[in-house]
Amino acid sequence: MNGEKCTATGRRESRRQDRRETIVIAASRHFLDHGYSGTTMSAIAATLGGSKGTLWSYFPSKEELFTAVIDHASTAFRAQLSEILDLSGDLPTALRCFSLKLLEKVTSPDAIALNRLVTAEAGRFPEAGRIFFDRAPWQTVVLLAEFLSGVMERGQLRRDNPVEAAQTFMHLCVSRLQQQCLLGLIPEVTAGQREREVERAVPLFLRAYAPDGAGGRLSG
Amino acid sequence: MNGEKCTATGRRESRRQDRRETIVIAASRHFLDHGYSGTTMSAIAATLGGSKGTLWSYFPSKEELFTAVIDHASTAFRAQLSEILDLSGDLPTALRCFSLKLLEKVTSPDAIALNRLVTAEAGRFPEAGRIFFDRAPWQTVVLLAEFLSGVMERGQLRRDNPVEAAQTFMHLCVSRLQQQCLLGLIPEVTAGQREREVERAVPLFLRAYAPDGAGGRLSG
DNA sequence: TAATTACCGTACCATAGAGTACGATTTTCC
DNA sequence: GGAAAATCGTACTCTATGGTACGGTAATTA
Repeated sequence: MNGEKCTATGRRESRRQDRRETIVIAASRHFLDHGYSGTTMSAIAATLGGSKGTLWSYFPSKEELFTAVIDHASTAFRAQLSEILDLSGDLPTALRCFSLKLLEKVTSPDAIALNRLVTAEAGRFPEAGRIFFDRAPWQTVVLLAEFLSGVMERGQLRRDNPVEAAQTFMHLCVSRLQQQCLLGLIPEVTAGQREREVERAVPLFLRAYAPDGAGGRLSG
Repeated sequence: MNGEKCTATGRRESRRQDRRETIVIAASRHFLDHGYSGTTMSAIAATLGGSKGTLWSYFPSKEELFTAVIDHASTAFRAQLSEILDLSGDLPTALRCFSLKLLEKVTSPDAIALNRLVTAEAGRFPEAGRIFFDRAPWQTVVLLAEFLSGVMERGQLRRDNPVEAAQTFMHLCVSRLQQQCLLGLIPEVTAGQREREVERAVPLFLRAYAPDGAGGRLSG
């Protein structure tokens, strides 16, 4: 059919895919835990149990393995975010629910480590930043923007660019705690901190985007 | 007087201070440009022109030099921010002026590089994150919070925790473009982008913190 | 079953870079 | 002017690590 021999090349090809993913996952752990230069190919090979030759037969260089890891981790991160937006209930409840889940994901140790990793290497690996952004934050923005667009349509929020509104809301929720985590000022975020942050951000957002002429009246 | 021989130890001590600063500045360039592990002590020594022994006589290890660099760069960064808050004019103007200058600083290549550096190494150098935060962002928050506190006092803004309000305002202004820069999605920020961002953030902030019962009436 | 392909183990290479040693030279202090 | 401290230049050690080579072995395919 294609240039390949056949689509069902059998066990060989399938095993190769599995093995590749195993390698990427093991490598992810190392890169997330120790950063780019703190990760050694030898250590990854040791974790895998196999030999170094095998590792190099899958990824001919550390760079390629790294971008594969970013790709994989970003995709995995996005997958977790799919079921985040629950449209039932009223607007403040939906926003609170959404932002709480978002905060959980974003401040998790792995997410922080991924963010650090991508940010740190964005200079050397420009495509890593792009891959991460497209897969993780941007997907979430799009999701939320669609929701907000409908809400604006129904007059529950002032009409405005829904994508910008979505970004604003996300940064309003996330930036403060995320900064603290990224700088290592707090080792781990508690549920209480997250809730407090949500209770600060959601009302602010609702005020800022209240329909014109709504005055101080805000539901929730 | 103290444990030292004298306060005016003369040229020797003064030269030593100068030399130390020269080293830190040269090292800053390297660390900001190439990250922690991408920077080599030998390269710094080469830049300085002197010998490696001299470099080690000032900083006994790469780690110590690194924290000195973070300290110095953060302090320099904060110094630039001192004259940022111009209280003349009405509230929206003051906020616009402030946020525009803040954005300029924060999205400058050096600031982005510093942020990347600190974030990346915050795991290995916990104190680096702390030093940076205390010197740079926090100082700005405190400055702005004092200003906002007065504004709230005069009833121009709704009464609320001024520190949280300051942080909210700063993240509202900065987070979007800063994220783009940190991820390497845009090489350099234009004046137009900054202005657009300010025109988005300031009205949002004013709505969110409008005095109770002020309805849709906002000055500016 | 025979050929191919993947994998293992291990030893190895080349380079880089942090940190040291040391004698010669300059600068500062008294 | 002479002692003391700082600096210089250079050569060196030691370790880490990305990447290679290669012969033997297990799995897959035809």
